[in-house]
Amino acid sequence: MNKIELIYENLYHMYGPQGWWPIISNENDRLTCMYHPNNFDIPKKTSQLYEICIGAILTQNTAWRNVVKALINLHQIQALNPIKMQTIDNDTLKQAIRPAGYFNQKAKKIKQFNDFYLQLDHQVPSREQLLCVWGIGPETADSILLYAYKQLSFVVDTYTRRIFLNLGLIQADMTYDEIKHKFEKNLKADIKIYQEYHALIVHHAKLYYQKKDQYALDPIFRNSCFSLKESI
DNA sequence: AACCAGGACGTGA
DNA sequence: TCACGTCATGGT
Repeated sequence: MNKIELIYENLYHMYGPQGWWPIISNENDRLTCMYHPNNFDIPKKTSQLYEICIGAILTQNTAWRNVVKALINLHQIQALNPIKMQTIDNDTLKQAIRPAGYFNQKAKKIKQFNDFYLQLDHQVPSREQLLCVWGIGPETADSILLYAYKQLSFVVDTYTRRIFLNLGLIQADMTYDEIKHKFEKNLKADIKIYQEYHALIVHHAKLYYQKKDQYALDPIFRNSCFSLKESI
């Protein structure tokens, strides 16, 4: 087993399945965003697929709890629907997504993505197509591909950089695509592993990679700092 | 009360 | 290419 796989096994053993991407659901007469660690048949409906896409845009550089507020607002006005989204005016959209921050930019991004989405007509988009949409960068594109369309595309975020730089498995000057390729090269071609790995990275980073002085406390780092780094 | 969140874009060098 | 400023609300 290579180191990338080994770390995945460690994380999975520590935290268990994460059940990304969280989906809006009715929990005892109250709207919330739910993870689904025991159900890999999501998105089940195209409405959920669409919701994941919008959530991926809203969560750009934003805490997920604030995205949930925005998603629920959108749900309340029936706007989590590409046809309705097309007709909704910008001010209403901005007001709904306000809690997620950057509402001027994100409203534009959502509108642009919505045009693209309708034009797709239920086909699976390519990564190149997604990257052509204004407001969709590499991470958002990969999140949409992996979690909405279940395509084998590894997601790299700032947490991934922090953790694996600290573990000595990547270099600071590596590009997004280089890091992405390193993970894809070392992992089994398995959607579940790709989905869980990124989610586990985010969860782990929230515990040990918020501040620099925490990095050394990472149990994976503590266990491996004498073995992993030396054998690169 | 600064600081940062599951980034992306525009600009100037 | 690339480093840097900008976008904005809500937690600690």
